[in-house]
Amino acid sequence: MAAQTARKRVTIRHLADSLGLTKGTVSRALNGYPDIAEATRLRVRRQADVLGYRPLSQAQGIRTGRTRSIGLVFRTDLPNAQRPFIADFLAGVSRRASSDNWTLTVATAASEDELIDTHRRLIEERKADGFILPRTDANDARVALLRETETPFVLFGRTSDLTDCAWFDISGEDAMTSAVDRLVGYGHRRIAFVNGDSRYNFSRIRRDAVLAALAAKGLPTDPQLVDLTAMTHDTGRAATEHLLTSRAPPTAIIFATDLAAVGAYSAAKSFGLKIGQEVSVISYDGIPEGEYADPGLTTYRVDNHHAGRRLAELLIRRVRGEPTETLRELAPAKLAARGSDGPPTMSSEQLADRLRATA
Amino acid sequence: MAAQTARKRVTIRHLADSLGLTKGTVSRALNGYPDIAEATRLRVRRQADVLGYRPLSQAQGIRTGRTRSIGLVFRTDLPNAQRPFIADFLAGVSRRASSDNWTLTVATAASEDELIDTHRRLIEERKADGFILPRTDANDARVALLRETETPFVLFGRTSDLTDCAWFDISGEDAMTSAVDRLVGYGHRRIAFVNGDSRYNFSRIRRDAVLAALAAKGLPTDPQLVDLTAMTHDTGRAATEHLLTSRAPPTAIIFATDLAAVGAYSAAKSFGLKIGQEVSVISYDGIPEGEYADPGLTTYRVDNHHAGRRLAELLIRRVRGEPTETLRELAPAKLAARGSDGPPTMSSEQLADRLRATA
DNA sequence: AGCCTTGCCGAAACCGGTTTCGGCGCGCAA
DNA sequence: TTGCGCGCCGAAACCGGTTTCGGCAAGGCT
Repeated sequence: MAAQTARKRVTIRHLADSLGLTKGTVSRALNGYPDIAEATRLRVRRQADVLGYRPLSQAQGIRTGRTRSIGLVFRTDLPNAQRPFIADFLAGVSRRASSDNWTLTVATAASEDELIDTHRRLIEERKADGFILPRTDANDARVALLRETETPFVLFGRTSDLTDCAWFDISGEDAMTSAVDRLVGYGHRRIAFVNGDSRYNFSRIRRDAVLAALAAKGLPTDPQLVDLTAMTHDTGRAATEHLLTSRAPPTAIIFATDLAAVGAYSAAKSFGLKIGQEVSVISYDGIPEGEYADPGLTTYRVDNHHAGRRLAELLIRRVRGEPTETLRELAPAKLAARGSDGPPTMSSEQLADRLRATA
Repeated sequence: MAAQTARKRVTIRHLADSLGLTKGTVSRALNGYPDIAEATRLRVRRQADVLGYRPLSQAQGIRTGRTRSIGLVFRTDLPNAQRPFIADFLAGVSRRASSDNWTLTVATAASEDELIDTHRRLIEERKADGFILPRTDANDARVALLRETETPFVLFGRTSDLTDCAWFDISGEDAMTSAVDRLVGYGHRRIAFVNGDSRYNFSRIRRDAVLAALAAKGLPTDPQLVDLTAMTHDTGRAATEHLLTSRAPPTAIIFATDLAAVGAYSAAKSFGLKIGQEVSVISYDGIPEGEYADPGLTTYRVDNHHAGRRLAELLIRRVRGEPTETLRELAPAKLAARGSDGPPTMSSEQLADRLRATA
């Protein structure tokens, strides 16, 4: 690779000397200043390649304030909803970042306060030029901080006030709409919806979509059927039990998150119900547990690797000065049709009778 | 918090001026140089607190070469064995790191070559003072690189040549020994072992432990029973099917990894066998899928959060110059006894007959 | 021919720290 | 009193880059 003559890092000084130029000239040539002759610029670039010169980002940073680094802070105290998604997501971000010689600074926080403090620390110490904000709240405290300190950021997900925000999101609304259509197409008439925590912005979006889709199909939206929330195995199980033991149980349930949906399997089993037959389940996320559940969980799968790549891309461009208006993307979730949904084998009334019988 | 008089970062210059000292003196006072009067040092420290001064690690780094940053590179191309563990692990590392104002630089690599290149890049650009190496191979290329470049590192897991290595590991040998004892205690006489990939050092360790424990109990170690490997759901399922369809099937199986063990559930179900009764399963890792499997998977759980914390601790001390001899730790895995193991309900012969009948 | 641009580069200051070097002032022994 | 050593700090160089400023030479214009 690099002609490692002196077995030491090659600095801008070496490069300049080897060209008979000064540091300043070399720096300007490499950074695209207009007062450098094109021929010189080329000569410098070539020689930089030959010597394998790579500027020390920290040295650059002390003058420029930027260090080519993406900041990413995860919450660890919330229901383990983010557990499965982290690995793929990190891989995506990292891949895009390193392709431009950027780097990734990761931290975690165990509370809302710590979350803000951590961001603040990273900003103060200039450990990150900008941040990717996963799991955006409807009203996000991080956004306020970053705006105040004029730190670039990109949302993964949308938030209530999107003015001057760059963001990337998966269209939960399209997925929910499609889920309703699919179930109605199977013949389901009584469909329940178990939403995510209302603190998250995506919950509002998905709920609105479900309600609109039900209305569009001329189905009533019984509050009893659409007001539950669950984001974990246990709460998902509880929500399912609650729904199935109601007077008029649904024949199909849409979950806003897979983690809750797998909880439904436990509930169904305890009632002696077969998922995909007596009760249909469709969900959203695409976690591995769903793939290996029995029957496989029909879900709208999120490509977290892709999301990470795009978010890194958007943030880098944002840091480089692009306006937020051009930095917004909505990607679709992809349906993974497996065995957890299908035509209803009995009506709501029959289901209620059957459940009363087993109880 | 800090008296933010000028709403700008407070630099060492501000601090020095406010004390009537020079930059150099302040720096030496803060960094424990012996040629500073103790009274002065105290005065400087106090004032630094008051002003909320925090040195810019990048600025320090350009002179010292160190930047208080831990490097961590994950492989993404291997069987998704590391997926579930990442979140907790990161949280542990990050928590310990931030408590000393260190930071965490994360990257990913999709191949062995990329893995080495990524490490090399991070070293060259001085993005990390040292590395934590997860999933150590029996003969690890990263170790060679880091030795060559004199970069500090800590292994998560052990490797074949441990001279001058700092490391932290979970005692897979104790877990495997305990698993054998437990099964033998239940009355199992024909016990199989499905190991991890032989490229990993832990596989050798766990295998040796199982064989030794079996021998200690006076049980024969049939090569047919202990030579399989699996680290994914599908391969775990295949291995289980292979074992159960052999002439003398085991009544209990020990898996080196949970991911393989949950595959056994699929296999058992297809044979109409109840796990924890006709066939017992014990495993190792503690992934969430195991907890919600039916019956719950008995496993030796690894505390990844703790591992992360300890590894960060060891690496920081290593970077600060502590010799490797004092930086070695072995922690136990904790048994999570659930429903997947118990006394055998039939002998190997009876099991073979039963399987032949259903087939 | 003289003048004013303009293109292009060198020189030097600067960023925020660390580290080396030298010297002042004091106490102590001769 | 002088001499010496030592504790303590200031001054300045340094790390590896970036950015500002100024000046030289070539070219166009009158």
